[in-house]
Amino acid sequence: MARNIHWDHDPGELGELERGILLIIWRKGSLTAEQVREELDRPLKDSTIRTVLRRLEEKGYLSHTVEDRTFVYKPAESRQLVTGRAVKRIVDWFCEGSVEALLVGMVDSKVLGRAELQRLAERIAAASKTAPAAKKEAKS
Amino acid sequence: MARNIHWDHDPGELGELERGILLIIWRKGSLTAEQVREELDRPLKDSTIRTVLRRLEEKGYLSHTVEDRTFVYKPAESRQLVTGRAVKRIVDWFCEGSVEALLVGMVDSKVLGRAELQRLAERIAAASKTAPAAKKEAKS
DNA sequence: CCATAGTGTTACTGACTGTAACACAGCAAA
DNA sequence: TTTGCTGTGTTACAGTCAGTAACACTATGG
Repeated sequence: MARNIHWDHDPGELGELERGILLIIWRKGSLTAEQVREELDRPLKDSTIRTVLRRLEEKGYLSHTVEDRTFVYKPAESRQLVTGRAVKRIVDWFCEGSVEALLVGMVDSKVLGRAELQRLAERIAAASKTAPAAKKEAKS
Repeated sequence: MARNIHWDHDPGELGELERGILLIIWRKGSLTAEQVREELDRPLKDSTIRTVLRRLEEKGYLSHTVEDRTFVYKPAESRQLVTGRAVKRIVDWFCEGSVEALLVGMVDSKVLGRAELQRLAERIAAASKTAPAAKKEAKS
């Protein structure tokens, strides 16, 4: 039964190649399968690329438009959003919802250095006043 | 070839059940297979639990000691550490290393609420001055 | 010596990913 | 019109992993 008992949109479970291609698309904005192919270092068959692109679209990460008979893929969701959700999943999983615990973990495991925390604090502070008025969240 | 071309310790790839059991262990401190079994809501065979426990140990999340002929499992790594690494992986993957991008993402995707940001800012600030040059230790 | 509790080993299934072949369709050139 | 290139749709296969568990083996207490 693998991991997905019956989810419909579980973010964060991407394979190596899928991730790579997704990153390329995010970086370049929008590309055709061929362009992605060129962008890759590894020599992969055209159909391989297209399969992955299709799967990424199925998973909701990409969307495509037909430009002159050719599929042009572009991100369906921003990198930030996806990343955020991925982290959220982690938080839900391991911290059982506590973002604080997450931060502690990040410090413990050296993901965040002191300096970065500092800058972070500033940014966060800035963000807090830039757009006040929160509606939910408030656990501890 | 699946996702792991040839990693040896890729954190963060746990299944649903594995995660659940790991959380239980983290919560309770240390348990035997039987105790884990009781802790679970689902009716799983004893061997199932043990298999998962063994796999978790193989993956480095747990360690066990033999207490009176019975295996007693306990965390090999703190929840925080594991969480941190998991996040790091996300950061590396999607943000290509930029923690800032991560934070932006977290805000964008509402992982972090305004209020939490606020408190977070304080805590971070506190942490930064509480332990300015430490290399480890500095939680809450 | 036997039952009980716990371990070690082995296995099957389904899902997911990497990777690709092959067949089909439209458009441009010959 | 026929040919061929280019791009799409479909299908598939192998490897890995997680979920789930049966079964065989071994001490230990009685």
